[in-house]
Amino acid sequence: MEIKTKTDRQSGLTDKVLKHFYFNDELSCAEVSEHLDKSIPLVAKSIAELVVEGFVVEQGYAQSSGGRRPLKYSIKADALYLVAVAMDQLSVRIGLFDLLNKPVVDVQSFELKLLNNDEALKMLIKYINKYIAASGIAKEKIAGIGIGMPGFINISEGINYTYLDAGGQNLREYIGEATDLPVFIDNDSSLIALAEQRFGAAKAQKEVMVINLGWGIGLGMIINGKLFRGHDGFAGELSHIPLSEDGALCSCGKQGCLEAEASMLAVAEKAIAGIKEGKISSLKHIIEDPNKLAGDAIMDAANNGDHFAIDLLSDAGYKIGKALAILTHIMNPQTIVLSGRGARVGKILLAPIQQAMNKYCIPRLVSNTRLKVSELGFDAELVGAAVLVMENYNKEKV
Amino acid sequence: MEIKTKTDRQSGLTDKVLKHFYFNDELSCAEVSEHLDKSIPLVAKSIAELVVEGFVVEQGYAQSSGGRRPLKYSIKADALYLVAVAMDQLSVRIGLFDLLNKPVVDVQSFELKLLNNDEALKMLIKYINKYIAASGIAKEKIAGIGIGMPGFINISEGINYTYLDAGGQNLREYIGEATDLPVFIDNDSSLIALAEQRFGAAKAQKEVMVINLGWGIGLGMIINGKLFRGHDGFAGELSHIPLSEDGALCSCGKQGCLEAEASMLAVAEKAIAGIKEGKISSLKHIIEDPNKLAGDAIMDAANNGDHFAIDLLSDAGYKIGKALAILTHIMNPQTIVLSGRGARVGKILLAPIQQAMNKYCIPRLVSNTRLKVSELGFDAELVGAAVLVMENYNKEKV
DNA sequence: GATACTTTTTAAATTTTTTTAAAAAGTATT
DNA sequence: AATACTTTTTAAAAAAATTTAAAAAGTATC
Repeated sequence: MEIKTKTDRQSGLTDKVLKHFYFNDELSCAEVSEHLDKSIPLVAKSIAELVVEGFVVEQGYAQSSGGRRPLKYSIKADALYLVAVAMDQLSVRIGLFDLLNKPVVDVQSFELKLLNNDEALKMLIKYINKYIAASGIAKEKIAGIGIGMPGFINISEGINYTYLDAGGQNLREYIGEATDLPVFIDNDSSLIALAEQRFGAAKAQKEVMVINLGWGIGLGMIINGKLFRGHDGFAGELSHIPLSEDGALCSCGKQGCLEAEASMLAVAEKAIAGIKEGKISSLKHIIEDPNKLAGDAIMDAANNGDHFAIDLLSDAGYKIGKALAILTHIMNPQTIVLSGRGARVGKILLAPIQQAMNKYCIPRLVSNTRLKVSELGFDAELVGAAVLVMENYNKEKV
Repeated sequence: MEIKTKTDRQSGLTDKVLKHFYFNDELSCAEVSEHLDKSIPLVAKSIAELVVEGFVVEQGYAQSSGGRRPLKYSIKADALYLVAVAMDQLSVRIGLFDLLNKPVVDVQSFELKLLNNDEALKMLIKYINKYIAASGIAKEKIAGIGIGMPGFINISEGINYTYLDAGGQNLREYIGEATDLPVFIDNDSSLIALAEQRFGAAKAQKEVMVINLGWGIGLGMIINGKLFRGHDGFAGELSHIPLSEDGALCSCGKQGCLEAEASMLAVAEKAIAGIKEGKISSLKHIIEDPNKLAGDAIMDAANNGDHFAIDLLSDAGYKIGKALAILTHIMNPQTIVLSGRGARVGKILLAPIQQAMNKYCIPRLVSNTRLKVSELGFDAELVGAAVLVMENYNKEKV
């Protein structure tokens, strides 16, 4: 039998109000009531509670719109702190943010190879614990740890099927016990989408597709205003759809995958091959570098006008555009956001992507879909990890 | 300002209970309370009201599962009637169903070409009015008319951008005024999906993709248990995604669309071309027939073992499978249902579709997705249209 | 510059919903 | 066969949420 205690029920709305203040700026009681579709007396009570407990502060009276001036409230930045962890195949970034998503301590980066690395999980936990300890922030003030990571992740089971094996144990709980804080994990691309829909280029929109341009190509989907993960948590596998019959062999074993043709890693490989063939470019030095740095070097070069780099990215963009045409046909999103590591060459990618979409999409569909470059850029995954913590936060249940 | 009247609020739950009985078989008060997550006294009141008003009837006591025997209730079949209209590009079917979705009057078919036919809307209304009048059912007992139709449809605006122009007026309201009944319209493939998720092969499932195999190839999407239509109502345009670089020219102006390669119309054209080239087949006579009949003839022949027909369908199936591989990568559905007119050759299509999905899908994704053939078959769109009426029905607001 | 009409907030009254308690009608077990 | 424990339903009590009314503090307009 399910037992709901008194506080359970009451705190439901208060938590929602708290989160509403986290996701929004200054708000009056009337506005919150309107947004949450709850009566004013009820919302007023919750806000009063939050003010007493120090989560929310009065911000004074705002302009009247024809009546009594509304008393505005906003979230109290230092009421809680959020630990955000953003991983990719090769590295980890850790940050600690306040409730305005401002970094309290500098974000730190560590090398951490996930593939075939039995030590990865142990190292990850060590880095996180060290970082939190060094920050000087008391654990009681930390709402939790949000972690974005690559791989096939089952949220409800708390398992990453691809990386970071915790011996079959619930990965989320495992890290939670090792850090003594509430932990929430999700796929990196999903968190990037969450960030863009909450604080980025697609704020408050309901149907949003976010492309995570990185060493691979990920997709985070927002459907009906919420993260969509599919029946088993594997939705958004855009990078392995069959795009062409031939083409480069992909790490997944198939041919013609988008990832094998247009990811930063694929672009880097093409750059190295091209230079070896004698292409003129400021990129000559990258031959010696490992692929990761090569990717960054290509993006730098392209932003500095290097023709060869721009050509390579345009090529990749066109292929991405073809995939986005398919995605648009199926999902009819309001906005597609180019985000992640590659967002900083978003402007260069935009034109070839749009061109491909124009060619491969039914006119009615392209004309309704807005293509945008992220402003959050490389920070998106960290922001998304912070958002994840806050979305799951429970005031009473600490 | 939004004003909620007393009856508005109270009837909210009662309507939900009524719909729950429509979508389910026999239920006890305790079960409804559980499903709807509302307290038993509240549900009991609603059920009592529905019994008094003749929407629901007691069905006696069921077996006890260890306590007092539950008093079961069920929907009263003749409490209301639903008019369902299923259209495709060339014809209209009209049916009248009771609340058990049993036909009360025979379903009738009419020829009705939608493309470039200014008279289509007028004819449609005439057919509907005639059918209802002939049925002998009083309009007060009819909950409404549900209409499934091809084309780009905006539900909220009530407009079909492709067919049945009502002079820019709200098509839904226009037909409503002309028939003097509540009217609800939706895309044919969406209604087929609705039918499969409510009464068909994917009953009560949350992530379902339904393929509408007909003269074209449509897709109806169920996401999180509800019909998904995309931001502008155009989601599910699977049939025009770029599948191959070359291939037949599609009516949409592009090349390599699934529809131009694998729809029944495309198969029929290939059959005619093949027979002209001298292929041996029981299909020889179809050369003289218009394409629509040819499509039916091919399906009949295939079901009777005709090798040429089976080869043609297998070819089409393989291409459909490739598209479903893409769809599965993006959506990670629990079930894909092959439905619509072509469902009766579903068994023949199943193998090549599965084969293509195995080839083009990441193993983890295919192995989690169940591929099924509809049992509703050609009736799916009619059932979906009836469901649409019931989903929108308001007891008080007639 | 008073009057009429806003919007926001607070307080009181009502309504709605849920919880608790009790009754009815079973099953399982000693 | 009697006792203990179920589940379902009905009735009464308690709690929660909304509506209504009123107060506070504005804007617009004649």
